[in-house]
Amino acid sequence: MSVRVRFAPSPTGQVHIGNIRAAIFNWLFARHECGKFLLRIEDTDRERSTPEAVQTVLDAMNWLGLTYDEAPLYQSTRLDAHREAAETLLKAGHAYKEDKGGTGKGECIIFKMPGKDMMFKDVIKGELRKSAKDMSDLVILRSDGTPTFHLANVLDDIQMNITHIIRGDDHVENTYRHIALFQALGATVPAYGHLPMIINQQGKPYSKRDGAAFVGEFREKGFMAEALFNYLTLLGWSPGDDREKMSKDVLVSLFTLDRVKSGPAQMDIKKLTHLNAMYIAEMPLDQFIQKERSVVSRLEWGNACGENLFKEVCKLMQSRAHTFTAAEEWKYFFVSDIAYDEKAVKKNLNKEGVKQLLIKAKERLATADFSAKSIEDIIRGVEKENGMGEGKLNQPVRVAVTGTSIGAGIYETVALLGQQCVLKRLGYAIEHFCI
RNA sequence: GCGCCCAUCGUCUAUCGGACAGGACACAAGGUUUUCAUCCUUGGAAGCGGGGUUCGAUUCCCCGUGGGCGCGCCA
Repeated sequence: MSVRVRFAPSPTGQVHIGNIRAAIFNWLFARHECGKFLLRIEDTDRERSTPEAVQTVLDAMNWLGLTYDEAPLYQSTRLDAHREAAETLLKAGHAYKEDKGGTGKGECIIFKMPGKDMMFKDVIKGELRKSAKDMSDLVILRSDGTPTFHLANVLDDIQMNITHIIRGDDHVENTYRHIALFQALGATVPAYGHLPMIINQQGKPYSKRDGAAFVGEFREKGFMAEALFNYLTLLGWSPGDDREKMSKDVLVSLFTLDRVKSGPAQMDIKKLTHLNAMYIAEMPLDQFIQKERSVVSRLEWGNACGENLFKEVCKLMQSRAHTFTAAEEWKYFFVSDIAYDEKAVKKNLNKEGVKQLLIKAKERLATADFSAKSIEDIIRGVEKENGMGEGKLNQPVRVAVTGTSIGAGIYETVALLGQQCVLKRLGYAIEHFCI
């Protein structure tokens, strides 16, 4: 039978990075095996499972290109089937009713574990076993008539003809129960594979405290879907050689479950960022422009960016952008009111002799044609005439016209800023910062 | 506490018992005739400890230690 796997998120309004990684591994496995990747929305918690929360899941999947093959199954539509199954198990003697007391909620239906030692072969972790004494019976239908996770999950997997269940390591212990349920229900037991957890620097499950923990946050922080996808793939898996940056197609062709590790893996934002920078550097310019446009449009100065200038700035900055949020630093290209970095000013402008040179440069720039080439020539000339080392005037000019000591090539930057702007800023710097 | 699992540079990882344990991120130094970034060169950096098995162990086995996960009328 051909492979059928599923991603079964419970819509809570956010999609955790660990969950989406499970989705990615399932997707990769399905595509590699030419099988089906299905989606099941476990929306039985009516409080949290709002249409918006469901949409968040769909958006995250869509963003990452996690295409699914059949209409999603909404678990909430299966309530009757779940109840029926609980009754069936009860009649067949696989379950019993009991009031577990305590809070006195009434009778619930409890599944009887087989009472035998169990073993299953995990596709990732190998043979796993557990003795009968360590497995207790489990509630499958609450006293209020609603099914528990275990019942619903197993039943829906049967309904969907799932052949392989690839999920987080935190489900390993549930597997024995689920297998027993499959068997009691007379269904074929699927293959299981448990993915290592993603942990933080403290070795704890990766959470909000550790920076971005949800798919939406990575997106907002300027990460590319392709980079995040690629990076997540490397957490707990490798192709077996030194390849790291891989396209989806390559990933699909290389991905196998037997190469997945079983120990937890620590998230490394720096490495993700590095990968992201490579992806950004390679993307087509017009796509980059579009991305940056949307980043900048959220800023108060963002809509002041003219089409052409914005394009040129993107061209200049693409290779040095690590994330899309880099555009937030481009303000000085688009507004007249710029911020000055105090340290940079002190180091480059507030020094003996700089004033005369900037005055001279300003004079010549006033009559230049403002190509990068002639700007360079002018600055070179001023340096030379004053016995200054080649390039030594670059930083003072940069700080004077951009307010910061870092940026793209200074001649290109000056050219893009335009004559009027540059003369004005030079004048201001000479007045206010030079001695 | 009980059960299950895991264990290679700081981090992610490679290694089908056999060469100097390789790569990437990060870090450090230098270079790419302007900063930042890119790129290049170089460097430091690992088999948790103890027993076995073997001619030979990072690799196989056992014990210890460390870490993760689980032990709900949550999912």
